Amino acid sequence: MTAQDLVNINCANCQIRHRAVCSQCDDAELNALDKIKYYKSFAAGENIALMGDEMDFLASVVNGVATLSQTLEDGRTQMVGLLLPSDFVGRPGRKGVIYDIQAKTDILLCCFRREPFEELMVTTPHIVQRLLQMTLDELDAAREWMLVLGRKTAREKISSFFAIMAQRHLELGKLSPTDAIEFDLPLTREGMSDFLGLTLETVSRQISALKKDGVIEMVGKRHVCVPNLQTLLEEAGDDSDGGILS
Amino acid sequence: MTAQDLVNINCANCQIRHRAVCSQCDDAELNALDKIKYYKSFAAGENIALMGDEMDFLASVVNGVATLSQTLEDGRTQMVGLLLPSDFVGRPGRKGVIYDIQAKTDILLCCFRREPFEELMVTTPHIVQRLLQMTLDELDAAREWMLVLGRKTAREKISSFFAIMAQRHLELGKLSPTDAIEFDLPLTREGMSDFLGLTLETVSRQISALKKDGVIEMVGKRHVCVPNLQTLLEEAGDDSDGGILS
DNA sequence: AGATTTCTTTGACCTAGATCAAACAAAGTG
DNA sequence: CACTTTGTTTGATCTAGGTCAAAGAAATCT
Repeated sequence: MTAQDLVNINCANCQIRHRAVCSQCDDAELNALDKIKYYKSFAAGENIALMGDEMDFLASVVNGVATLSQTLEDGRTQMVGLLLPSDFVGRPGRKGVIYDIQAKTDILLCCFRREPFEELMVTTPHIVQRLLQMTLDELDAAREWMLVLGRKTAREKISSFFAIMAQRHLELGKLSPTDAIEFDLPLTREGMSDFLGLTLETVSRQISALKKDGVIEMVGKRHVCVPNLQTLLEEAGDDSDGGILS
Repeated sequence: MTAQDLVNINCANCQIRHRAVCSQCDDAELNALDKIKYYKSFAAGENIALMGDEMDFLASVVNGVATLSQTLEDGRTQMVGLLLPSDFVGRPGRKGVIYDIQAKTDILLCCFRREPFEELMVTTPHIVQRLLQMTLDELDAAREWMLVLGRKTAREKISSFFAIMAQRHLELGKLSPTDAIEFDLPLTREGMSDFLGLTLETVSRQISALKKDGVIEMVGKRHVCVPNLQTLLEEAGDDSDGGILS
């Protein structure tokens, strides 16, 4: 993301225009949003906000990946959200941040100043309506994840995570579900362990096992190839149409 | 809940009026809601809806307790929501039910016919705004629960559950946080195990242990007394102000 | 009241995943 | 290029919580 790239961004050619919080807005509403927005980028590993901070903006993820996580006093941490492009960051009506929000890759946010955004929410039903839809989707995703955390085995957890990544990738690209799917993991082994409620050693071992069993192929440490999505979904335990992650 | 009780219910004397989806509505809006609503009760153990069903109403829990849960093919089940009085049931914009919804006690719902309710959502910002707040609260609660499921020990899980019950009870009654708190468990040991991602044997053992250590006292199998909330919160691992359950 | 069903407790044992440890690989850094 | 630093893999061992089993308690039914 160079300075030149930043200049070239606008709502008309925005990649997330049709999925983000602004997706139901008409031109006038988009214009109002445009007046209160600014772009801000964070480097991989940088904290966007920490628990207890006050955040004076709300935002859409334009590109890149960030995570929400919670940590107990003794250091045990659990990731509770994975923010991908078009996802919304921050809670309207509450400045205080109650999760750690960290960029996992370089990330670009389309930020809205909090005060005027919250005023727009009162006057612009399209924004509240879209935000409600998105929040309901996130709630479904969180509940799907509760099943993974509470009841699935380590192998099923890893498979579920890969399945979600694969399906996310399917949605964006225009592949048929029968093709092999390839994508890069946005998280390290430790990141995945925090997401899945496992240790990083168990994550590593289960990835090795899935690789040995031909469920996945790895190119380097981060690039995954799923030759058969159906097989992966069966390993994940949800025979149905798989995880609904935001 | 007798027939006579049902007759005596109306918005003016409704117990959940100030917390439910209608809490921000003015008289006119309340009137519009009143036209499309009806009361419906379910007996303890009865299914309100099952995964795959179509639900043609949305509702508020007036009193009683219900649960949302998901089940894998082999029978492992995970509870993903606990519906208490004032909580909202059903998803606007989607008829298809994706969780099993079961009454755990006798329960009374204030039901809104889906079609007209969804129309009201378009014309009545107060409803959408309140629904958004409630959904954001539920999302926070779900994320808090992800930490419990992913990273806490069995003892901490049980303590967390009791802490949430105790705090729910504190909110409704007008006790000071230093008093002993008493309440009835709305779930069986198996219900708690489904909520916490444990087996019912482990739930039973940990309750016995907490009892032996004086963290809680039990009167019968269902009535719990917490002599010192602070102690319980420390056992739960969240030193802070504890769980945020819906 | 006796009988059946449902729920709970406790014990004995086992295993999936955690913990501890070491080696390796890749990516920056001076 | 040698040297940290960061991330990954694999092995050896341990343990929290699961599984299997049986006996009590309560509640519901006849």
